Amino acid sequence: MATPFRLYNTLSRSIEPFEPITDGKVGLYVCGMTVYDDIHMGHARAMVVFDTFVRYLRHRGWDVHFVRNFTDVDDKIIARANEHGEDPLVWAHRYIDRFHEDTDALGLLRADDEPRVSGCIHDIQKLTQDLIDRGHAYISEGNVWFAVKSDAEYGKLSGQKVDELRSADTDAGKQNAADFALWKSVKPGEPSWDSPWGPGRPGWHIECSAMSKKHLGNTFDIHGGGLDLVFPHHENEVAQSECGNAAPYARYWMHNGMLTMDSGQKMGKSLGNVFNVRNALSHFPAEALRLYYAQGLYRSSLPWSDQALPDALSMLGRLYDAREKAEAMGGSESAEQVARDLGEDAQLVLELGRNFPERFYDALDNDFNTAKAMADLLSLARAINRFAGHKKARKRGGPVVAPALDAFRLVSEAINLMAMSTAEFHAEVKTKRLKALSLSAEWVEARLDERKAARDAKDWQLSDAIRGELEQRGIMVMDTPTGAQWRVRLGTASD
RNA sequence: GGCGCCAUGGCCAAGUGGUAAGGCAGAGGACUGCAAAUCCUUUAUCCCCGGUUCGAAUCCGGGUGGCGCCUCCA
Repeated sequence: MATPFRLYNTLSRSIEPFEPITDGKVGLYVCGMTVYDDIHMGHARAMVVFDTFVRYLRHRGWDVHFVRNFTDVDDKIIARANEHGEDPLVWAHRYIDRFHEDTDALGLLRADDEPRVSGCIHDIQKLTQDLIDRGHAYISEGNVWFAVKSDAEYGKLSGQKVDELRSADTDAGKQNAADFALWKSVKPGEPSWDSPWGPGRPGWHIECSAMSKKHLGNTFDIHGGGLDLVFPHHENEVAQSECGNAAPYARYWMHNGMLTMDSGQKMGKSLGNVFNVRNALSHFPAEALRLYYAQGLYRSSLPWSDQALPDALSMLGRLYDAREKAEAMGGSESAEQVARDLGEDAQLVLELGRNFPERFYDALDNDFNTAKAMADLLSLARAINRFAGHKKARKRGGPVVAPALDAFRLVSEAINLMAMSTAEFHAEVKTKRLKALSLSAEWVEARLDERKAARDAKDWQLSDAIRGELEQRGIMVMDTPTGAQWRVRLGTASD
């Protein structure tokens, strides 16, 4: 059954209890991508945050209707396509396909509806006409403008006042510099559709108002998107929808923070500091990316650096290693019996495991605090590792770590992390990290065979030299009772 | 100029009234042929000033600094 949760609402600038319009249901609209290039780590944050959020709500019993749009008609798409002598819609749709390739590889769910501007022209025109009819929009030279001054509530989301804005563009035909286009008359080389106001194409903001209305109705529960969209995009959406529909728009506004560079500035194409998801995924498992995002609060800025993914991967490795140790433990006594016999480390892992669900739900129900949830999971991993150091843990510890293993399953089901088998995880890491280091598994194995021969001859000098060479190349060698194991170093610098 | 967010140990970071989670890095120790991994120990009174309170990192006021938005932006 759906349980209550609390959410920061940009409208009130405070955390509020979530109250659905319809019991047990959540209508969620998230602003998607303008598709003219591959997505970068900053875009991926928004996608991962809302994917994780949707998964969690569903895990908690909510019936979520998740809508995320594609902007496939836009100035930048047109400019980029024209540069390459291609049709703008063809160009955009190729990048929608690439978006799906990337987000599928990231392990993200598809939205329930993924409307495109080009498929919603009729809905956009209908809303535009409603705005004209209600006196909130005017026609000028084939353009239709939203009249900001006609909306007394304009600015309520962002706190902006129309007269205090830095002088915007003074397009001929606009009554107020802050008025924005609902419909733009056609220009040469641009896609266009017929309309009551002449051929043209939609303005940027109207699409989201029209698409959310189409799939979720006039009033719906949660509207999401990047923090950089609050003004003007979301402000304008509120104005259009509430004026055009004469009904409230989204009840909760949920904004994710930006990825920032060393300078504190956000990752963005104009700054030339973007890192593509495609690159990241060729060298790191998708879960490492998702853990990187989950480490922080969704609405805070998150620092990006070359070390971000190596760090996240080594953290992920710690979690998988701990889980593997727990899985290897046997025994069939009662947990209480084992905990009594094996001491406080056993008590601790039992207790943390049993408490985990409550702590996990508390963290995520309180404005989706994944950072807290991840910290608790790491604490549990440490408790497992500590307990695993006991001689009798492997033979008798199973009952004591069972709740911890349940905790890992819970995380996997609720937010899709720790969702692989240990073998799958290590296989993926090996493949991707070897590729990043330009090494082959065969080469590593051959070196290890040589080292084994040296070790058998107790030629420690040669043995260590071989290991040293491997380490220099980023391969860690671990001597165990059953022979040497190897792994690609997780925490190495960028590639 | 306007609007908004933020300021916690070397770095990242959770914490929203009762004396500071977690990660990375560093130092010491256990383990190891030596290592790696792992574990243990170790590093903070929370930007500054004032106020409220028995008590504040947490609330209020002022200051300083950073960032986002006001043009496209996840």
